[in-house]
Amino acid sequence: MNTTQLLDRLSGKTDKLSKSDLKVAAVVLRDPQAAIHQSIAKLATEAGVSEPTVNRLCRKLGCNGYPDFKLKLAQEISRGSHLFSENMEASDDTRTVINKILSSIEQSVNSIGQATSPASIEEATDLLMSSKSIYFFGMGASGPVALDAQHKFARFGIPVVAHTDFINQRMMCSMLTEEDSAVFISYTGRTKAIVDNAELATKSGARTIGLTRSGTPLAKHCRVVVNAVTAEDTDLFTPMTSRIIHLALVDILATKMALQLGDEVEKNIKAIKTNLQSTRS
Amino acid sequence: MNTTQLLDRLSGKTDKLSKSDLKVAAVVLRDPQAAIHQSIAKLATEAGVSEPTVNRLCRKLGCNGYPDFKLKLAQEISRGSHLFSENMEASDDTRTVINKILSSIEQSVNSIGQATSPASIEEATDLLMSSKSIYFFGMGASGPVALDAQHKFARFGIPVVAHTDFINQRMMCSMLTEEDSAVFISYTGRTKAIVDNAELATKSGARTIGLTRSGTPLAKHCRVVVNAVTAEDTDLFTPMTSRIIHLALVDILATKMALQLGDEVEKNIKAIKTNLQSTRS
DNA sequence: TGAATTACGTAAGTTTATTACAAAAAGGAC
DNA sequence: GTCCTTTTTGTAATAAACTTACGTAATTCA
Repeated sequence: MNTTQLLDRLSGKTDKLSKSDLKVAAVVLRDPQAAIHQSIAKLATEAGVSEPTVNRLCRKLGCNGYPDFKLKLAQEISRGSHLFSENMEASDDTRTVINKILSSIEQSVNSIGQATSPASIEEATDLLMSSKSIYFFGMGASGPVALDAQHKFARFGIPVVAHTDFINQRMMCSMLTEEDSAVFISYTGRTKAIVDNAELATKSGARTIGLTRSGTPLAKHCRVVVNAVTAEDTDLFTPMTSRIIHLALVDILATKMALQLGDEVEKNIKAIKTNLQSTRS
Repeated sequence: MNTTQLLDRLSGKTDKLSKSDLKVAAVVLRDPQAAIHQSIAKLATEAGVSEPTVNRLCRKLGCNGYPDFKLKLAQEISRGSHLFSENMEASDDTRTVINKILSSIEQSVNSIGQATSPASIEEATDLLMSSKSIYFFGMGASGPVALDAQHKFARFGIPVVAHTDFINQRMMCSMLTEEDSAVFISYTGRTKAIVDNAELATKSGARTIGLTRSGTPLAKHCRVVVNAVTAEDTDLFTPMTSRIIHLALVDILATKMALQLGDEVEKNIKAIKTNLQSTRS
């Protein structure tokens, strides 16, 4: 799902726009806010072209007609991402860098909202809740995510461990039982080491859950897959959004679980909070 | 700028909505995303009312007809500030839980956009870039953040280490020099252990940077403070958004640094990428 | 119970967007 | 340059969507 396009593409850099298309684009770009409140007729007149020309441009840009174009444009403007999800440039000032990063995060967060199926979350939490113990496995950028998950799930009173070390992971995977859950975290879903470990865990009978893009090798070796997709795939910035997405998914799982466990958890949390007070200055 | 109206008002709390209005509202609220792609006819049918009823509701809500309503709704949805920052309830279904979490993330991300001063980012990156080595310190929920930062900054060719262990942190802090940067990560800014370590590091002459709420004890002991604030402060969910914010700030720092370092970094990244290929299946 | 008010739907009317087709312009080949 | 092909653009007809006007049903309050 491409999240940022219209205003960029209207500039004509990525698409081959005809003379008339550019006339329309110029009008829209001059005041996008105004454009979304205009009818196709007004816009066409203002740009000095015919209505079908405007309509054709909309379709060329991937929209389903003019109203759809207005809708998408409105969204793009409101989320402030007209700022871009083009890439960073060395000339960007700090404020711009901040905005670009934050808006790319927002976009990814938004997109998993749509990509995540409630069913998969439910399946995953069902497995986790009834487990004797839970293991999180992640390597590289996903290592910290696994550790974060460990920290988060620790409050539930079920034994939780995260492993980021290949050998340790392997050891654990071969020892898992039908009552253990193993969560494998990987953005690419293609890291051999983690795929092999997931396969091993599944063979051991464990309840394997993949936090990864569905359709990848890792996904194939997991009982349940929680789909983690991002739009962007830039050299420099790929790992950024992927972690945030993984964390968000972990949050969702943990929250769902907390809600289902109910009172028990709250008691744990209160106890933890009380004991943490003394560590504060 | 009032950012959230339509969806709130549709709930009927602020406005007096008629029976039919509520039927329409229910349909829209159930899936706003779908609503904006529907014609007034479909929506009316689905809600079991007539088209003018829908139209009248739109006007009642301050819109200039149905298309205008769709437009405004689309903007509201895309900026993510819809859906509640109310708390979770045990009765929430999975879709609702997902939405609540994601929107609370979006809100926090949005708010640091405003709270973060470009100046502080620049000061911090200036310190980091000219450092002989960089240390990240975090405990508890901030531990994984520190590790993540380590992973991220490793690409810059400067020695980077993260420590999550109190004793190890203390050791390092007492050994730091004027040419080393030490980044302390803490949401509360009041965890004694980390505050003490920051104090120690500053005494050692190190370039101390705090990723924490400004005004806290930790902030006082750091040369540069990158302000990390969140709005919410719920028992159950505090740690969630704070980590995301910390990560976002780390991303910003890393990106800013990458941009300033330029070619060098790209070379490193290419090399890393190439070498990672062989680990993929 | 009855009058007044509000809510609602039907149907007609108007605006808006789309499609089909034809004319014009641009680009190539000879 | 001329002819042919391809692309671009506009005109006109059509269809879809939205709005308005009006009349009926429901509700409220006396």
